[in-house]
Amino acid sequence: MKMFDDYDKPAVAVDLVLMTMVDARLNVLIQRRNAEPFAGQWALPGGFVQINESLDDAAHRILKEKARLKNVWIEQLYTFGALERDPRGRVISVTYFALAPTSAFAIAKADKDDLYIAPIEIAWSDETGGPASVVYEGKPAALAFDHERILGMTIKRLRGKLHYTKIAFSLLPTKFTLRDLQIVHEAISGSPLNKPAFRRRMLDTGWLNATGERETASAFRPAELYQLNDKSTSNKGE
Amino acid sequence: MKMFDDYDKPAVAVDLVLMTMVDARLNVLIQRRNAEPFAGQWALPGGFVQINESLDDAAHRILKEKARLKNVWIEQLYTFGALERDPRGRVISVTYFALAPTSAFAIAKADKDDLYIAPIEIAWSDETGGPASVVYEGKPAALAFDHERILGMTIKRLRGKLHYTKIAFSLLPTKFTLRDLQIVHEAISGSPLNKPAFRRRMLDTGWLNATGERETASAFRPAELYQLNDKSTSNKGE
DNA sequence: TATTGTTATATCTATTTTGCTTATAAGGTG
DNA sequence: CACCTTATAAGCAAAATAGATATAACAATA
Repeated sequence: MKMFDDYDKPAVAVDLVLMTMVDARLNVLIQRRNAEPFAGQWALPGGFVQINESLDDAAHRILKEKARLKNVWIEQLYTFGALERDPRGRVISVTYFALAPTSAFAIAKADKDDLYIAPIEIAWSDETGGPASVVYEGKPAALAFDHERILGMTIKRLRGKLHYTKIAFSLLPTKFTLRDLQIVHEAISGSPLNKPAFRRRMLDTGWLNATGERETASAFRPAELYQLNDKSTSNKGE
Repeated sequence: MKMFDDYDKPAVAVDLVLMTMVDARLNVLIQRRNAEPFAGQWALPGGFVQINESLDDAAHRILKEKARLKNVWIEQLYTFGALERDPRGRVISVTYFALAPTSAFAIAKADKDDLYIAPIEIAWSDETGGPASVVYEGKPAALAFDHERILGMTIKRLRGKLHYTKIAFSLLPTKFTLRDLQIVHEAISGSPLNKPAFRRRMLDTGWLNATGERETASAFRPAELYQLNDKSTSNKGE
C-alpha cells in the first residue's frame, strides 16, 4: 500500500492562459516575476497544486488569487512535463485557459501592478502550430520557462475549437454586435472573413437572439445588439 | 530555492488508451489488475512517472513495457486530478492515447495473458460526451478507477479530430481499401456514412495514393488498395 | 431640413460541396 | 457462362458558401 510514497515525485503546478480582446487583437494576462528563476521577466500566472485540492480547484484558486476572476469559463489545455522546463527542479505544469471580456480584468489591474495585458504575436498560420510571444510597450518580450510554447498551444486549441464551439462569445460582453463577433473570429483564426457569409452563418446557428437594442456612440448607422440565447450547451467535460 | 520541496506532492501516473479495430468496432487494450485496489478488475495499462523521465518518455516506456508497442503515434489526452480518484492516495493521471492496427498487438497478447482487447460500448451520441465502457466475453465489464471517464473522453477527442486529421489511418495497415477506411470512420463517429460521398471526399483530400494492387481473398470484385502518400504532415505538437 | 459619409442589413447570383441514384465493371462461384 | 455481390464511375438535385450589389439607417454638417 502507498508504494508510490517511496519514490521521488515531481512537483505539480498549474499555469493559466487568461485571454481577452483589446483593439481587435488577442491579448493575454502576464505577471512580472519577482523571484528567481527568471526574476523580472514576464510569465503566465501560476502556482503549485496543494495536496488537498483537485487540479480544477487549483486552477480556480489561482484564477481568483492572481486575476481576481470568478465565474469564468475555464478549460484544461495540456500538461507539460519535460525534464528541464523549470531550473529549480522537476515541475510538471498542468495548464488551463480562460477567455473573458476585458472588463473582467479591471479589478485585477487596479489591485496589482505586476500584472499586464499584453498583445499576442503569432508567427504561424492555421495548421502549423508553434510558440507565440507577447508584446510589452511596443517591443517583443520573452516569456519565462516554456510559457511561449504554452501560449502557442492555446492559440492552436482555440483555432480548432472556434468553428464548432461557442468560445468566441466568452470574449464578448453579454450584448454585442455581429461585427464585434466577426472581429473576435478574425483575431483568433488570424484571417479575414467574408462579412455577409459570416453574418448568415452565425444567425443560422440559432445561438443568437436579437435584443432590439442598438449600439450607442456610433458615428454611423448603429448595429443591432445580440446576445447568446442558449446557456445550456456549455463546454463542460473537456 | 526549491521551496516546493517543502510541500506534500501528489503522485503522477500515466495511463494509456490503446485502441484498435476489431470486426468493424473500436476496441481498447485493457489489463487485469493483480493488486489492490480493484484487484482482479480490468483497467487501462499505466504506471508512475519516474523523477528522471519526461511525461512523453514515461508514456513511451509504459507503451513498450505493457503493450510491447514501438513506433506508434501517441498523443496526450487529458490530465485527471480529482482528489478521490485513487483510493491509495493522491494520484494525478496524465493520459495518452494511441491508435494502431490490430496486428501490432499480437506480440503483447502472446506474451502476457493479463491483457485483453475489449470492444468499446458508447452510450452517447456526437456532441454529448460521457463515460464509455467495455465488453468482456459478451458481458459488460466495469473498469477500475475513473478509467471509463478516460475512455469516454478519448472517444470524444477522436470524434473531434476525425474530420480534420489523419487519425483514422493509424488504425489501418499500410495498404487498405476505401471501404476499410469508411468502416473506421463509421466506428469512430458512431454513425453510417454515404458511400460515394465518402469516397469522393477522401480522394479529394489528396492524401491517398492508388497502389494499382487489389485486395485478395475477396468473394466478389476486389477493391483497389490505397496508401497514405504524405507522411510529412504528422500530428506532432499536441 | 436636406445632404453627405459611413456602416448595417437584405437580396441576388454563381460556385462549390454534399447527398443520393443509377449505370457499368470486375472479380469469384456454381 | 449465367449470376451473385461488391467496386467504381457518372449524373443530378439539393444545400451550403462566397462574393457582389443594393438599400436602409443614423450622425454630422451645411
